[in-house]
Amino acid sequence: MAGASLDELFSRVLRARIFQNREILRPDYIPDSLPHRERQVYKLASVLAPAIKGARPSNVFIYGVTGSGKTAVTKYVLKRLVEESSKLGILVGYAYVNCKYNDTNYRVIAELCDALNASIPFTGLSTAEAYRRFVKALDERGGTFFVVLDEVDALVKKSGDETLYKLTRINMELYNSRVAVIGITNDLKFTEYLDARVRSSLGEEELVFPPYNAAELEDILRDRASKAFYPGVLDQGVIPLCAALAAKEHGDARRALDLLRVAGEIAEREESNKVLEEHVKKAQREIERDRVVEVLKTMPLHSKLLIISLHLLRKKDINKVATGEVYNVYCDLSKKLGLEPLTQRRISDLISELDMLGIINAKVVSKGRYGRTRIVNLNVPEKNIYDAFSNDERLLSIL
DNA sequence: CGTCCACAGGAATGACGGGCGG
DNA sequence: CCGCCCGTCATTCCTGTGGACG
Repeated sequence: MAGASLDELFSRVLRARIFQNREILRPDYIPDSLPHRERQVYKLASVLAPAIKGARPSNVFIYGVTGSGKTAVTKYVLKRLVEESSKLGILVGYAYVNCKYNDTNYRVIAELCDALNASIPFTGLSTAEAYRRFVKALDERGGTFFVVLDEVDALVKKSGDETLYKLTRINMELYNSRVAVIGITNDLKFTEYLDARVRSSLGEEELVFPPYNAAELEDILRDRASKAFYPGVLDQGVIPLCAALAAKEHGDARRALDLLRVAGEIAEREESNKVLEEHVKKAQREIERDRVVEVLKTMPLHSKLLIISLHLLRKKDINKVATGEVYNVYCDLSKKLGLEPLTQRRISDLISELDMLGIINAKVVSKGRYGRTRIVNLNVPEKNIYDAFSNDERLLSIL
């Protein structure tokens, strides 16, 4: 019986001819061509090109909303540059650090050392010592080295611009090698946070990536889909729908590609031989759900309690709550679980964090002489909260 | 027009756990 | 192994503030 159903399963999988190569739709895939980014590719390449002569290129600052191709263009140009220079026997390398996940000075430097195969422990050293080792490793290696700091605004907002400052002056400490910094940010007002010296040296060259519009997203999707899917499996409305949905999300190409890929996966699961518009709609719900549940699951306990507090308030039809009210509910919950509540100051920070993650909306509002507070409301469907917390009995007991 | 609420959010400081050099 | 220094999380104390009310 089981054997028969497995046979059936395997033959179904074999018959399902949706994806030719789904890797092409993954967000970290670097395509051979970047439609509608020719100008940016050319500009960036011309700024970085001196590296193939062994000269130090200018530092570059790249602006653009998420999914506007900043990372793809940067990696693409660097990849080509490294290939070209190795043909010429010139040493060019780069380190790519996403500062959203490495948002302390120490972790950034640790990542940079990693890229040079000079690994350092993830804690225990002073930042100054970590930096010293990085400089040493660099100079022993020689050549030109690009430091790509993606989402660099996250680093500066959390930990200041000290590392950035050091990196822009690092060439004075190097004898055999050169460093150029490529800063990437989606925050257009970001430079306001920077020290003037850092601003001017990092901004030697600036590059702006406008968001894609729906038509451009369609081109990108068609380009990739032609290699990712078998011919004819996409219903004609699928690509325009993905493009339109992503265009609403400030023209996010990553979102568009995710939608297309997940829609394909859903079609495959449902054993459909075509990807239909309804699969795209399902994909959109699934992507959002997965993202939220994943974030909720990995949150620290007190942030979870905060979410549950907001959830309980919402159940009572109270959607827009001031910080003080949430805090009261949260304190009750903590005590019910026998936990010492965190202070309001700390909760204030947690609220900011959750806001940045998009789990809640928090907006500073002045209610005149009735004070100034943040109005918070929860952004997560009830079902997702249960999904995320269902493996913790303590949390379930208060839900 | 000044007051004053209810917090926001900065600064200083402490507790904790981890790696380092000796 | 020990004492030391570090990053991180959390607390304490603090100053700042938009705008309705009087």
